[in-house]
Amino acid sequence: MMPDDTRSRLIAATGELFRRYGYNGTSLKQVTEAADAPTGSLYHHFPGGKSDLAQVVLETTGAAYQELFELIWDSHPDPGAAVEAFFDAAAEVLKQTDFIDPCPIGGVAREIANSDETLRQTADRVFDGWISSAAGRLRAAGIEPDVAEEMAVSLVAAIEGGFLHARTSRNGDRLRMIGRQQRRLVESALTARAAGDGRVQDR
Amino acid sequence: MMPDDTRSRLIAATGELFRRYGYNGTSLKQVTEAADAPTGSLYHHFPGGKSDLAQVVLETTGAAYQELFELIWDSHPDPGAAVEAFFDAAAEVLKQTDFIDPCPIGGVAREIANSDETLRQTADRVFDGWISSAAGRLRAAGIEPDVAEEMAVSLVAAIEGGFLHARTSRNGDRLRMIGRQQRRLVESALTARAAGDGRVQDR
DNA sequence: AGCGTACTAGAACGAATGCTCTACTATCAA
DNA sequence: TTGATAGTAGAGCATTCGTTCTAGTACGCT
Repeated sequence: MMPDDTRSRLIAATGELFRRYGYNGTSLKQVTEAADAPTGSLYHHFPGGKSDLAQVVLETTGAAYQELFELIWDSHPDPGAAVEAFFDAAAEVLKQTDFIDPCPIGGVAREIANSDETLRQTADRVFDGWISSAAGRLRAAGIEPDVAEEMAVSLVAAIEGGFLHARTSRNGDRLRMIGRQQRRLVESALTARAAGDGRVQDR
Repeated sequence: MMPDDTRSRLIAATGELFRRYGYNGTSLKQVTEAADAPTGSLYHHFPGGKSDLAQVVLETTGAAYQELFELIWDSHPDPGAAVEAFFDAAAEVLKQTDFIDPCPIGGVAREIANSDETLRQTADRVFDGWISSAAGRLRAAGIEPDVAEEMAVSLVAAIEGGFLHARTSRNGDRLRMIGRQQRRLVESALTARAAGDGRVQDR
């Protein structure tokens, strides 16, 4: 868990608020109140103000999610099952948290992509890390590098798209559906490889 | 094209600003300036203020996209090709517009899902329409209803997720990758049907 | 002890926010 | 002409925004 000093409380509170209201929808007053910290402390720990704080939030939660991905991959020998498990777990979390966004990064990234270049780059780096991680796992499962990369991109996009849909429909079912489709995608690549040693030659 | 009266200019300007800066990132002053309309006119046409205006924007662009979907389906006899074509077209548009969000709905929906219930429901309805439309096309191509529904959800989520990634990375390639994967998904369902059970012969 | 750094504390600032309000103009009907 | 309605016009409202500023406290160093 995260330490309980002021700085960490600010990061945690900001992350949670971003997930509910986004970047522009979250005021620093809300942040300082939720973290029970004065404005002075905020600007001491994050001299760059709001966007500085947001940057750290994105990096922190980005790393946390990466760790979660790895954990789920590790606990499922079958990659298709791992993929579906992740979506199912997310759907469950959504339901239990009254459909608060599970991930501040996607929402914030889409909001600020045209107004805060440094923040945009940070979000980009985080997504890149996720994609590399997923691509590595898919390659390890025996999928060809090019296909694995493409599939990893598809996977991360499906996750973010799924969060959006679960949130707007206030229903986890769509997230589960998307998970099943992504699983199909992974498994069809795996059987293609098993049948033709890398290249698809018959069907 | 849209008529040039004040009300339409307000809708168009708001849509464009939402695509760049999102809901909370767009001020009504920006809107009235971009539309060259006074505040009084805004509140005359949209008595509910900002969220009222946003609602109309979501509905309008939602309908426009639905029409675009249908158009692309119509001009491609092969459903897999239609899917990929849509993603490729989106990637091209993104590039040409300096990676402004092609769709205000996804971004706005994610922003306000926890703060504006009516707006959330509007976005939900729009997505529902898209999904129904896509599911209908997939069923018409011969995919079983349950699978078609699930695939349609996956498709719309992939589109929104793809927009996010293209925007964040300032690169259309990922959107194209996602499109290829979605095409694979559609085609694997079609070949499964052709190879498999009962009603095989209609083509 | 005294000094310096790290951090807390919150009042205050100018700029901006969404929105209300009154005044004015254009158009059509009676 | 008169009156009603639709729409334009923008000054002004209270509130909130992100940020700055000064003052004070806690704590390790020499």
